[in-house]
Amino acid sequence: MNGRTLNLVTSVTRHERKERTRRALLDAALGLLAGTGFGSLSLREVTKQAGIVPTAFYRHFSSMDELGVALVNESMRTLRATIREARRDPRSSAGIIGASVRTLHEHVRAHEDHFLFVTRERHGGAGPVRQAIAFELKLLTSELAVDLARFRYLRDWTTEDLHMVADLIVTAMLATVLELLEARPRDTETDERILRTAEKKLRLITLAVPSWHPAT
Amino acid sequence: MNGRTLNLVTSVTRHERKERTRRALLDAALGLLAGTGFGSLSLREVTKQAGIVPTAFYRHFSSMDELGVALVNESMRTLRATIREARRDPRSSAGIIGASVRTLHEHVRAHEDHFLFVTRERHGGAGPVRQAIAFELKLLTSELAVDLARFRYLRDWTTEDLHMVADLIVTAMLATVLELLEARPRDTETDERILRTAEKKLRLITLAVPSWHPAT
DNA sequence: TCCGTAAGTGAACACGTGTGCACTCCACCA
DNA sequence: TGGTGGAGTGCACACGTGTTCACTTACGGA
Repeated sequence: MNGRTLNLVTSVTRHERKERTRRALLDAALGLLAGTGFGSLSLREVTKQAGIVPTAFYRHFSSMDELGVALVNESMRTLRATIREARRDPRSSAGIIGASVRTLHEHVRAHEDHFLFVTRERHGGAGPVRQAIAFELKLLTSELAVDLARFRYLRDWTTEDLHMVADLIVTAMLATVLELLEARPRDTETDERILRTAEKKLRLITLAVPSWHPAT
Repeated sequence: MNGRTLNLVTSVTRHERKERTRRALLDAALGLLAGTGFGSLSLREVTKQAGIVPTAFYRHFSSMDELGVALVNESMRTLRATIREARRDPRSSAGIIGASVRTLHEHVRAHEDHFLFVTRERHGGAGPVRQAIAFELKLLTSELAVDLARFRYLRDWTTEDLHMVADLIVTAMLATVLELLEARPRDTETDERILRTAEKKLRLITLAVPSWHPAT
């Protein structure tokens, strides 16, 4: 091979190696987080789980909080992907609820650790992690509000009211996610029951929309 | 004084002393909990704050978890008191929402630490504390469902649907509590805005009730 | 008055923690 | 081919942790 290709390949390799142990750290933290809150999670534990020595941690993050924020970003990416897929569904507003809930369910089961992390730490600790989550979630609620404005009955609602209902929906759905993650026993039937309830909640909210009077 | 009275008084006093440092421990924990999650809260910190030596802790609780559960019970007592007062309000269903929200607001501001503890630890740690909260909250939701059944339109709903709407309400109100506790800046105007949104959420839910079709 | 009982003390322990420092090693570029 | 920078190591330190044990002290019942 010529120098160019060699450079490229090797450059990728060294970067790749760093990226690999970075991933190992993130995965280790994510794994350990099933057992405790992020606040009581030690740097040494994480590095041990990742297979490196404690001091090597600082080659990737300057503190555990930074690791936490990285985890937030990562988790939010999968949360956004979930919403994007749910929104892309071309069905009528009649079937959109069922489809959305089912999409949510799939994504939750496919990325349990991410969802568990976000929902746990949303109100858990006090550090930068919670702030980051709060910020992202507020952003996400706003996006949902914009989305909602496209529906017929909601077109002439005030933005404040749109935010209100978006917030109600996000809160209800996050509660559903937690129910799914904490469900014991974890069988199909239990999941179905939770999803049915989630659907009902959404249907109840949509039922109210046509009767809503913007005044007051 | 005769022996009887002496016995009683002194007995009370010694009990009282023990109860006093028990309170000091609970208050110390409650105070420190503003800064971190219950999981990362050390026995030594709590005892130092309470003004006793670490080992004396065990005269009152056998572990931090036991202290945590005691805190849950205490907090739940104030939560129940809040609901009891809101329910006792004799107004029509038209004004009941505003009155309930205002009662909630008062109690939240009067017992910030209790509400902060419950809402934070609800999904925070993994220990017996979260389980205790989950249990109490489920109980509370059931009670609300029973209460709801007294309303005209809700009389012939299935219990499952009643639970669903009760759950929706509890979740929305706990979210409101957290908004109040995390509000920056903390002025009357901000509080009013949050309360107005909370009222709207409840009104939206009640609006849906008459159109609800129990089938499916 | 006297004594048991129990709240609170203080020293000690074995361990886990975050971080500093000098180091090896090797992929990479000139 | 030789040299550099950076990922990962190993040792060390100072400190915080939960829990043990023998102890002081004083309240309360006899």
